[in-house]
Amino acid sequence: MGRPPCCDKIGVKKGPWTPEEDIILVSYIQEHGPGNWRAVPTNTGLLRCSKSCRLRWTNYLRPGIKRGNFTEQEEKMIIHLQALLGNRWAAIASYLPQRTDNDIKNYWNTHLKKKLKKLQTGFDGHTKDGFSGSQTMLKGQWERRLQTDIHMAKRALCEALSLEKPNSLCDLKPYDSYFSWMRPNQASTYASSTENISRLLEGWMRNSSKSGGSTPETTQNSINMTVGTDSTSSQGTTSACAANHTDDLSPDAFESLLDFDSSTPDVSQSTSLDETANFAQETSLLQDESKPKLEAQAPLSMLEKWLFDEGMTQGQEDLIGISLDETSELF
DNA sequence: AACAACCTCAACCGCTCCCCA
DNA sequence: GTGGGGAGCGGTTGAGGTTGT
Repeated sequence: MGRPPCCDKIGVKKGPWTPEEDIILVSYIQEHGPGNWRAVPTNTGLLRCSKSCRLRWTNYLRPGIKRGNFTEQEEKMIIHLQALLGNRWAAIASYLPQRTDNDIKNYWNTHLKKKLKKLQTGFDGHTKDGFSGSQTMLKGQWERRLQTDIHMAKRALCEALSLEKPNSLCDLKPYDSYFSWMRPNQASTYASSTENISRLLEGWMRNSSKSGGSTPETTQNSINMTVGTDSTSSQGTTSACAANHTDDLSPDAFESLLDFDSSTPDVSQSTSLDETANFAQETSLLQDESKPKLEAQAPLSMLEKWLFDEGMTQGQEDLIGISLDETSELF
């Protein structure tokens, strides 16, 4: 068909986004909401193609994004979902609301793939009866693990879908929070966005002080939030990056990690964060955008239906104990 | 200290999907 | 029913950072 590119190559800027561009984009989306990306470069004057604007927003500026190290639980979750869904990063990302598909994809490619490969080499030399290729685990073990994986996913889904029946057959504790985003009464991810924006602000402040006020050309984590807001200097009192707080989470703490109600411990800690919170809350975009796909996903997909049906028919089985232990072995 | 090798991740590219006229 | 255009997705790239020699 020979479809023309979404933007002509001439005059379109590429490469890292500058803080100034971020500000322009955020301000625009704050005002108009996400969507209609085609119009964004035209209306903002940004020399970026619409795609680039969308990506910058969804992968970096969008509210509710958690950055920094993945927790062990998140790793496990990704591994399970990857086993079930394949490289459908967007689908996987929908189960980890605070992570972007790009982030998950990168993490898979750079960390988890290696980790699993290393793990698998431990089983080398035992492949038999056609159980071949890169899957060098003992067949029985592999099958058992796969079964466990599927079962865990079923259970998690089952739990998520039977929220109105708290004492129903699905009461697998560690996964209570995994699907908490599906709950109709979940809090908005609004607050998480505050972290995100404040983090940008913090980066901006740090770089400003470091460089004596000169604007770094391509500081990814920097943004001057004075645009479009009643600006108040933060006096550099921002606490440590919110994302970093997740690094030392205990497994128990993870339960609250995905619980949006409690995911913003830092928000009230400083003036600047309050400011950014206000900045965020003054807009409606976050409610609109925070997780539109999640809303759309509420109806069961084929896979989820299948998992749900299976889970229901099987009821509580004996794999529960094994499941967690087995997955723990991976690490 | 200098250089090379390796790693990470933001951003780009190209394709498919989906909606609408 | 069909084609065009926008949005979304997954794979890939490359600049910048880190680690090893």
